[in-house]
Amino acid sequence: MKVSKEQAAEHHQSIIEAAAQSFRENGFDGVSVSDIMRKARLTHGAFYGHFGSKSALAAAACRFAFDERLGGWTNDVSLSDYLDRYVSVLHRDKRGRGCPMAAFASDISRQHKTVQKEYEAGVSRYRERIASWLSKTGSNKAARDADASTILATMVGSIVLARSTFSNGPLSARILTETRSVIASRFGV
Amino acid sequence: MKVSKEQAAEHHQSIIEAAAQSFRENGFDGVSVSDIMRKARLTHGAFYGHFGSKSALAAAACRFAFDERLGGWTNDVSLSDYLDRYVSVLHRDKRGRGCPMAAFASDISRQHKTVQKEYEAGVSRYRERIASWLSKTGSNKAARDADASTILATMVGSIVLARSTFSNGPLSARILTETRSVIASRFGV
DNA sequence: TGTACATCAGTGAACGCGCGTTCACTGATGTAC
DNA sequence: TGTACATCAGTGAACGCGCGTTCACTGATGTAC
Repeated sequence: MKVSKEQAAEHHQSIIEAAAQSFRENGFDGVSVSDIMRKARLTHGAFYGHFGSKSALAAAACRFAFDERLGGWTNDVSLSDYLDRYVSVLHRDKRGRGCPMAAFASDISRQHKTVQKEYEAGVSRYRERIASWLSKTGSNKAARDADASTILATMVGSIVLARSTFSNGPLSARILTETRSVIASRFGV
Repeated sequence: MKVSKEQAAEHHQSIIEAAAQSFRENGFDGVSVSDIMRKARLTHGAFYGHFGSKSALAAAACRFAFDERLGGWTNDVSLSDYLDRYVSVLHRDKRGRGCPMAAFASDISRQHKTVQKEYEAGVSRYRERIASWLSKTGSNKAARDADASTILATMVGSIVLARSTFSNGPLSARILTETRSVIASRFGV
């Protein structure tokens, strides 16, 4: 049955949000179109009225996840505070709403080019965001850029490793606390 | 047709090696049992004579990949040399023979518990290996352990990000060179 | 050492299943008069 | 403002396909005599 344009637009957004969460939790191939549509409280047949393919949704969901995460990093949150939030047990356990860089880490290179492009754009934005915070320190641009790449790699790596050693609780939590404190002591943030 | 015990043992090993490479290249769910058996030059029907399930093979392949990588890190290779090899374009492009931590990063948490256990054991071994190299510096054990976790996270994160920004060649290579140089300047290795 | 036969590694057809995608249909929306 | 009808978002059955797994069969191996 037809539905108002406003309703349809809401449904479209619901599909993207359901996908952004489920894909991060279970991977692109670990969630079916039917799963996503059920989560958005629609039937699977309606899907192709909203997106041309599952890949097209994956690209939209990837972009949405980056926007959501980077949008949540407002200007009043210092790099140090953001790192406290990022390199944490809470973030490790909130995969579905967590960082897409970590959630899609090894999955992304098998996805359609359009999904990869969204991911790349997100990585760049993250990197620039960190570099811009570092510019408040006095060091030269090249050194700041290099630090930004390294801090970014460390953030992503720490969450990835903490998640994959999850069933060994002590090791998993230890990777996070150790990593956070070393970033503080070696990089001053 | 039956085959000698030696032949069968060789086949068993071929299956593990084919799986270790293909799984790292295309992910656990991106490779079928038939794909692996074809690569090992057998037919898919023979598979269940060698392994109880695809998961059982995944666990064996994961263990093999870690053994291979850590075995390749002989005692005459310094941590600094190992980092040169690890944080490199060559490693980024050799997924099939590269580090399983990076290759399975986001996949592993969706795998069977037995596969996860092998991964966790591998992460621990890597961490200890790095900590043992750092013990040649004078610092105390807690500081060394923390540095080891952080260096490990940075290594894995740099390869993961470099691989997922692959189609943006300059950014991808830049992440690697910047990360490698910052580890040298901030950690002295 | 030579023969007879039980063993069992490997073969390939077949299975049930869930996937991404398509499509004829439904009925509320929203427009033309 | 009220009526008649074209539009089109959503439904649910159906599709072809590849997957993991099973199984009756084959024929070389390797053992018993």
